[in-house]
Amino acid sequence: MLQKPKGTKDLLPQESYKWQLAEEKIKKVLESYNFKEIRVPVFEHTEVFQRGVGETTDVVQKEMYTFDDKGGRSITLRPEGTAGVVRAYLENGMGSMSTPVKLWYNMGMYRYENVQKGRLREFHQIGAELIGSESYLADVDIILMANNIFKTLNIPNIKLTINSIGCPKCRGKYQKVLKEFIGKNIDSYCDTCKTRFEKNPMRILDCKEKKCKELNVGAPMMIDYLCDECKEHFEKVKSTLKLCNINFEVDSSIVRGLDYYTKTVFEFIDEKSGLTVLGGGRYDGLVEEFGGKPTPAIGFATGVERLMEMYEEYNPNLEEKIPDLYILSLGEVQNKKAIEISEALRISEVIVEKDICERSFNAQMKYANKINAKNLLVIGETEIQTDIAKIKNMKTGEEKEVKLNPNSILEKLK
RNA sequence: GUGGAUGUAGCGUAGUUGGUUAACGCGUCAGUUUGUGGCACUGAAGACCGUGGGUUCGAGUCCCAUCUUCCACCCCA
Repeated sequence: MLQKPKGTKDLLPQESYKWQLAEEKIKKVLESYNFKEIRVPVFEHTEVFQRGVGETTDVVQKEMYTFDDKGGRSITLRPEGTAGVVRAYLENGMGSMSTPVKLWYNMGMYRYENVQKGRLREFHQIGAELIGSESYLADVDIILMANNIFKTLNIPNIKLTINSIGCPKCRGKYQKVLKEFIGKNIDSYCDTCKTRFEKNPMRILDCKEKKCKELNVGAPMMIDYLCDECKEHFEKVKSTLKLCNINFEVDSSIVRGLDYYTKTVFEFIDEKSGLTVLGGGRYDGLVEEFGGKPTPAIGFATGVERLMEMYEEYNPNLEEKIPDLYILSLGEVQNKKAIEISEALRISEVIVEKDICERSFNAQMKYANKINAKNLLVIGETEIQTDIAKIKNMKTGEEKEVKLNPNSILEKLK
């Protein structure tokens, strides 16, 4: 038996309609902030992610699906959305659009990770990128928009945590202090941390190794070394969120696993599972890193699979679309009439089912019942002769007479 | 990458200390029922027991390997 690759999932009809409902709601939230959808390639040149996400990150170091194509180019399946979107922003000259540029996406992502619940190798993220505003107001808007996703999906028990990891200016100063602190015991740290020490010492604070954690106690915190500008920015974000009645916690340990982040970073965490359902932050240096002019930006991404798990839990009575009409017909002439009528009704966006198995009267009745058809129309010899038929409401059993033509039927279906 | 558990029709399960033809429920299809469904009854189809080796006269059952799924570490969305 052929099997799907590890860490992938088939989304079956009994599941996909729920996704559609949630995606439609989320889309409405994003559109209400006038974000526009963007779709970018599933694969990019490997460099896009190496430079965008960062060489020292776990995502780049050990989780990317990278291969050489037949032309000898190094290609990588996108492990996240922001790098590709920023690449597209630059490549298509979107910098000349009216600022800020507001984009959203819903795309599959690929990471070679160990599989667990809420952690797949192919998973989906809905994300938003706001490019071109350095104001704290952009941070607030992005967080409010993210928050509205949980509201519109009726998902409770979500904790918002925020932090500021500063800009290159204050980070440089901080890293010096941090390296002094860590440098004293660098020999006792784990091997990964030793390699992080030169390239990205801040990630050492993120290490979950027991011995590293112990050594990290009392380490200087970024938040205490923010430059005046970053500090003011962060204060304004916090006070404005309070003004908007958004509950949050400052968690100075949030570093985020992707190197491009600056200043404000945030996570929405499901309190039940402890999983991060939505994460984001500012990335003021990324556009420039990709060869554009210095452009501030902020965004977030939410894991659709994780979101859906909660959406289904808190919205147990989601309804699937059911057929408006089943046309029961027996005999060749009648079957042809059924085709004529069903085709006409379908153009009017009526969901119509009819017999396509040449089943018996009874079998067709049972089928109509099983698929939950709202109404039933029987076309037999009598109906063809008199040109009059009955529409039966399957729920109430009530029957109405109709002329055997699409308009008359459409009228009665309303 | 490390450690632990798991795998029997589409789904959920049973299968005794190894012993004939692998059982049940749901679902599917057909019939009872050529003119109105849900219920009921009858019947049918559907599994080389995850895969590959091994032990044995004999393996769903024991051993090894491998894969999958789940859990923890790690990482993240």
